[in-house]
Amino acid sequence: MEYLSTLNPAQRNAVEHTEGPVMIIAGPGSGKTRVLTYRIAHLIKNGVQPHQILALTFTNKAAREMKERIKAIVSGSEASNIWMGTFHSVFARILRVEAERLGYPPGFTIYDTDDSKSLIKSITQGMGLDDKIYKPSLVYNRISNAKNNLISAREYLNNPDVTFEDRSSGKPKLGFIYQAYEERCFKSSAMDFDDLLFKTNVLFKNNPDVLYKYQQRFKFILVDEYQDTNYSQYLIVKKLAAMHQNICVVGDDAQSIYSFRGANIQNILKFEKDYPELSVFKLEQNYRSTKNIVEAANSVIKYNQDQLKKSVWTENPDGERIKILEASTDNEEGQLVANKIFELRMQNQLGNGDFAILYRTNSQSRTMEEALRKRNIPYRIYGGLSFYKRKEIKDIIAYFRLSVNSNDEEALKRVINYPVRGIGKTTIERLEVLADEQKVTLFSILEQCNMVPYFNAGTSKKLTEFVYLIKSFKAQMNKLTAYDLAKHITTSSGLMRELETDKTPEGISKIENIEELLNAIQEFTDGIDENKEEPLNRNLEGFLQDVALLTDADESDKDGEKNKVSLMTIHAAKGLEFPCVFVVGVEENLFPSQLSIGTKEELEEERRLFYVALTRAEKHLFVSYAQNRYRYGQIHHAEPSRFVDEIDERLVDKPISSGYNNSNFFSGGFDDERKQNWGNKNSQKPTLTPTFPKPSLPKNLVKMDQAIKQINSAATISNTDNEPQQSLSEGMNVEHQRFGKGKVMLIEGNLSDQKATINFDIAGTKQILLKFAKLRILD
DNA sequence: CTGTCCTCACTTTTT
DNA sequence: GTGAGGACAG
Repeated sequence: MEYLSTLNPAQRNAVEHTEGPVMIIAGPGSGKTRVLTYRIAHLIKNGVQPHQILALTFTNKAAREMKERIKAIVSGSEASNIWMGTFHSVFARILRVEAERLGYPPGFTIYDTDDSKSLIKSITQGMGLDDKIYKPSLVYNRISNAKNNLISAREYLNNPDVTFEDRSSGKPKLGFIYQAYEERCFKSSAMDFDDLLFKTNVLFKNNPDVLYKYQQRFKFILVDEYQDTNYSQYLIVKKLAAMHQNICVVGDDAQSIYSFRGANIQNILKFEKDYPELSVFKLEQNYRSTKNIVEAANSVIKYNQDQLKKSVWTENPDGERIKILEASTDNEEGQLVANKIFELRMQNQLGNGDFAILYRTNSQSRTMEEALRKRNIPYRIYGGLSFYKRKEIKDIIAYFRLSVNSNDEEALKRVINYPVRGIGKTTIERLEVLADEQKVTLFSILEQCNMVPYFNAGTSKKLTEFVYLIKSFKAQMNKLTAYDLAKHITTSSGLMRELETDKTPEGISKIENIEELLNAIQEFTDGIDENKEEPLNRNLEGFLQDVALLTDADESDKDGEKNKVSLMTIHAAKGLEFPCVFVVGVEENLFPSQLSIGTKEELEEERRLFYVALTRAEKHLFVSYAQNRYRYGQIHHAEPSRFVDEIDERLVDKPISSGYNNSNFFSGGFDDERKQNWGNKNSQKPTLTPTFPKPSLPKNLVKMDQAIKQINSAATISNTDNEPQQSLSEGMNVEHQRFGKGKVMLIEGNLSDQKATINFDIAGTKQILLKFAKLRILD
């Protein structure tokens, strides 16, 4: 058991205490994943069969990583027999096996959020409701909320509290929309994300024999990030663990930041109530951050009342104090951050990949990006459109879905006229009416459309052709491999031809994305992907079952992405760590968000979010704010966040501002007001006021300062972007985000339509529209 | 049916 | 300021 010797006493106890209910409270950087993986490995080493272990995570990434790490200790085949995956994927798997019990086919479709919203929209329209009042996203949230709390549509309608709430908010029809939504999903043989958990609960409730089967199977259950579970997940876990009581939950209440998605922090705070025999282990030693960072985070989180007692500490050196950056505007904040990165990279021999910029809202990325671009610092934004959410991918997958499950209405509506086959809105509406009248699916109306006198010969022919197309795909489902069929569908659906006509960079990139998808399918077909347990069926249906629950395409590991500054929301940063972290936009009404200061609970969640942000840093931590910020196109005055003041002042270095705040950067009427606020702020907040004379800036900094001033004034006067491509000329060497290095051969067109022909080393000659291309000039 | 202009709304989002 | 979706004209 040599693997145990690398653990500290608390970690080791948590690993070795395998029987009975266990709660592991794991502070940030305390080796949580290590404990979880070792615990599972330990179980297997002690004779537990891997298939008796159920390990639930929230993300595919977490499951993947854990599996990898377990493989390093036990054998690969053992590791792959563990029931390890996200809540959604594990229960989707079970639901497919037990689908019959719920009246669903095993090949049911999983609707993503877009499908759900589009279905809701079609329902509200059908009911003649105003979709300004019944906004799809609002309705979706409401339904999601109900499902996460295990309230069915029927119960929703019968619940006086809920219906009263809806009536007083002017949306009395919500319950009926929910009901229709439920029916339409069922008719389409589809489940949404929440259904995967909701219906698992229904399955277990209505089928005690099924529950019993899984209770017996899963002798050991582990749940990661338990603080983020919702009621639906809580109940599934509780039911499954009821027989053996070998339930181990791991989490950190201080990092619960997903209540808006239904996560209930009380699940972890009140865990002991369900299991009086509970053993609690606290992992309090932090291996990630310097003492100053750990203590700064502690000093902030202690303002929260609702929390489990623990004290995070570290043996790491003190390190630097936390630095506060004060900027007069959001743009300047970006420049300050970019300069700091530039400076630290030199001084501390850090690479770009060692830096992260964390913000509260996605919209804050823009100013950061601009500043980084100006300084030629490569960066990567996390959390953009994920691969499987891109239109071209969704389109082709809709064809796959429809071929597997022809009841899938959302897929049908997506592709029936894409590529264009002359089946217009009117026709589709008529089809929907017919389907509704006859209480059958859209597809079955299509199948009989040539017999029905509702459509003229032309339309009828088009519809029939479409049906034959899909049916021909269906017929080959079990004859061709996933890859062969996918390739066949992309061409014979006409989708590929459609995309090939588009010669713009976006069009090219779309084709590349389709090719990437086909590669993924090929890998699936060949069984290269080791993460897949028993390759049940390697046909397209099998692939589709996997893909619905994937959100990222693992992009982070690819092509040199590693040496870039990471930009992301704090939510997206959870679980990550970086040597140097900038938490930006730490201002009242932004962080904490204006929308989250209404209640104590909301504010505490914001504070936990700030705690998460601070604890991402290993060595260097910067907190920045701007005194003025553009929001919705208008400049707004901003106060530093209360959270800044909550950091123990002994751990903080006074604000570093750019030193030219008093220049006439602003020449508007509100100059006075701003100065006044400044004065006030300083007198109110002594912690932020320099207590000793400001040291003069080092020489190189002074220069840099002047440089920013120039950039700044240039930007203010002309207000045009200093985009590198403006100075692009023929013969230059450039680097493109996707195509790599190349030489500019020709520039043509003017202004916004300027086009360049670039000869790329690897990708060959491409025509690129400069307004879209992210080109970096190399010389 | 498609393209263009205009209006509107706008935290966070593991699945 | 920005992007998405709706209205309306061609």
